[in-house]
Amino acid sequence: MQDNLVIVESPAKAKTIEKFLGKDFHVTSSMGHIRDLEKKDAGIDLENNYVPKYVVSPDKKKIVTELKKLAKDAKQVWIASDEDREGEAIAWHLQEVLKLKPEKTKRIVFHEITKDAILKAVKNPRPIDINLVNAQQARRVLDRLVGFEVSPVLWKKVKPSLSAGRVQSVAVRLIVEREREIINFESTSAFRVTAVFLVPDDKGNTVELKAELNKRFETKAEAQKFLEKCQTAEFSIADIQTRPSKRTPAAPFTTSTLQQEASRKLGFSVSQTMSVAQRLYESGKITYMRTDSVNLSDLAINTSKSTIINTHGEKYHKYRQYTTKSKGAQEAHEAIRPTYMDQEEVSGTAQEKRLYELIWKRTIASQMADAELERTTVSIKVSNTSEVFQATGEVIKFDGFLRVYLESTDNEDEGSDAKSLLPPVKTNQVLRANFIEATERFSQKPPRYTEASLVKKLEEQGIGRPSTYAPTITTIQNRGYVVKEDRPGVEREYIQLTLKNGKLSDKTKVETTGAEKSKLFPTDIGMVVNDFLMKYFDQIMDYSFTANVEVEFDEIADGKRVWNEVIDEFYKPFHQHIENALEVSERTNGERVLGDDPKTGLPVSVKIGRYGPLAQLGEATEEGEKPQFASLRPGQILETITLEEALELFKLPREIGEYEGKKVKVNIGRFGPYIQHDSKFVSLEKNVDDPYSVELPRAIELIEAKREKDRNALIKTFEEEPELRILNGRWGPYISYKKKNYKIAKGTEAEKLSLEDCMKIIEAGPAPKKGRKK
DNA sequence: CAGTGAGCGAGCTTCCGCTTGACTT
Repeated sequence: MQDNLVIVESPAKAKTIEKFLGKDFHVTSSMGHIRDLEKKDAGIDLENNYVPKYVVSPDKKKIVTELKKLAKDAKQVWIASDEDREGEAIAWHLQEVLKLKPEKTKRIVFHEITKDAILKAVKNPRPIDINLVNAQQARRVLDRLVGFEVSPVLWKKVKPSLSAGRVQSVAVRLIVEREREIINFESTSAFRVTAVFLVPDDKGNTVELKAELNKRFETKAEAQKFLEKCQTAEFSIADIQTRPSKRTPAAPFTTSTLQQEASRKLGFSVSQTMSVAQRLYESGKITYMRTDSVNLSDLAINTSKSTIINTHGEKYHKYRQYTTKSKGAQEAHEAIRPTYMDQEEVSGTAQEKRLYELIWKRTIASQMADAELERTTVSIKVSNTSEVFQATGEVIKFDGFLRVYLESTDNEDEGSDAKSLLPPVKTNQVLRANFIEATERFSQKPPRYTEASLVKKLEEQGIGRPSTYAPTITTIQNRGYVVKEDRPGVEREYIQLTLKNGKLSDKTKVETTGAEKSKLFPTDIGMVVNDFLMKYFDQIMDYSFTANVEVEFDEIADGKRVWNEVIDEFYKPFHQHIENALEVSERTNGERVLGDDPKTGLPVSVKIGRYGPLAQLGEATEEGEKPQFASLRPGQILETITLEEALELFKLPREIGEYEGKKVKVNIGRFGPYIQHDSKFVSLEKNVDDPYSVELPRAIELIEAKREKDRNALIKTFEEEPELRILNGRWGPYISYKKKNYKIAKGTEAEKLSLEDCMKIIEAGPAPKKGRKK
């Protein structure tokens, strides 16, 4: 048994550090926090100065027992949790729970996992900073008070099991408000004029020079008038301007920027990025993946330097030291970077390789020289008007870091006007226009958030931490406040005027607009909860609430304020708001009355029901009349649905006739439109069949097609056991037996299975039944 | 997998941040 016990937060870190410290040290990990507030009664003594009641978390009991034993046997215990608020609290909890004696306990910290940094830390131990610990206790208690007092108000006034919190509720607010901006957005259009001129190049070939007019026209008439002038105009080069510009590489990755780039470049979800990064970290390939620091260790900077010089040469290298400027950053770690900069690739899954490559490139590029560019702007005069055409071209004089990596942007539309080299032209040169077009362009709605752009926004506001971005986004989706979806666009007509060969033509064209891929949409419940919280808890919903309390937490950490007093100042008025909301607020379900059905005269309304948003036709009366109900379709929301759209919903289910003596019905279910016949369900074909108009012959056709498909899906049956069938499903062959399905191991030839083989598979256990996560 | 929406009431839900598996799809 070694004399020295070192406790860090993560096991992967423990493994690395143990190598640096030699055999007198045993390094182990606490796996993060070991204690938390107890669940019942909020775990806070409200009568007694907000004293927290801590209990060892159930999943940490084993670890704590183990740590206690190790600590008892060691002569010296070194607590090496992170050097930030949470890390200091972990150190303090360890000291308390393990009952460590001060004389044999030392607190050490380091920001990078390098041998020098660790050895230096061991030489400079310090006591636990109780002010920093108290700042964490204030943070923890405040979050518990907000979460556990506001959520029950929602259970009473909106729906059970809902939740509210300092971080999640503001995240939902961002999405709800963006959606309303989009709903209220009024698109305007203007005519953008572009021209393609023909000019000779050095070799005498004719090449194109594309240019855009420096003015847009508001109306078609104005655009037309301009093109008419062009019919007789002469075009010539008025001016050529060249000016140098440069581009600078982006800083190394933090959690948030890694999530954004992996989303833009690799299409990863935020949680996917984190789990792939976790595997890279655990196998020692990258540094820690939950960080808000852009700092690189000297070691990383030096090895990057030699890698760059070896592959690209001296002039591609530039030493850069990055500093973090995001709100609330605590900088306990390095930036996310490869552990070994000379390793350009790693083994692993395709996802691991791609993410690693991204991290490697970003890190290397961050230590490379600026790219030098030259931008040329050519102005083209139109003889009979004052407007001018402009063409811009860009040439890379020195590629610098661009040789390795370029950060992407969230503006996907900008890819179309990529700049390139212009053909050679001279001032006063006369140009021949091949054609000139005036195209109607519409102003763009504000973009919906993606998971990654929401993380970016939260980080900018200092809301949430690297370890919580991914879980927060999962939570607001699990609670049903937000959905991540694709939505088809709608078709829109636009006008295009073309002048070619002296002739003016006028066309109406069609484009698709507003299609969305993997974007975050608020649900009805999300909007109703948001509005409720905004009305009764505006302080919590304020975008600067977190930033405001962070200031107070910092004051606690600096020893200028006492944490319980800070909490008391917050809690007294906050609790009044809770009491007030419970007393004065009405139960809310987002109900909207849309009007009366012109056919029956009955009122039509929409609201959130037990199984989601619904439309209601008529009202329950004392004479026993019952209203008709219909669920809203995906994409429809209470806030924008119209009377006409709601009335459409009551046209289903439709009975369209009989087939083989059984009724045929059409309806829309959870998985889209379907036909019901003889207690069997057949889906209508997407984008082909319309449930409101489909007729019997087509329905029969679909029913027969389904039967044919089912017959083909049958691989094998056994006479002795008619209830057992081997079928071909979406994921390959499987066994169906007494209404349960059983997986067949990969690589098995399903046709050759005997009855005995099948029974063995069945005995081995049913396919895991779909379970509800706790 | 596909419908439903009464009314009563017991017992439960819930936060944010620090960690890793153990799970299912």
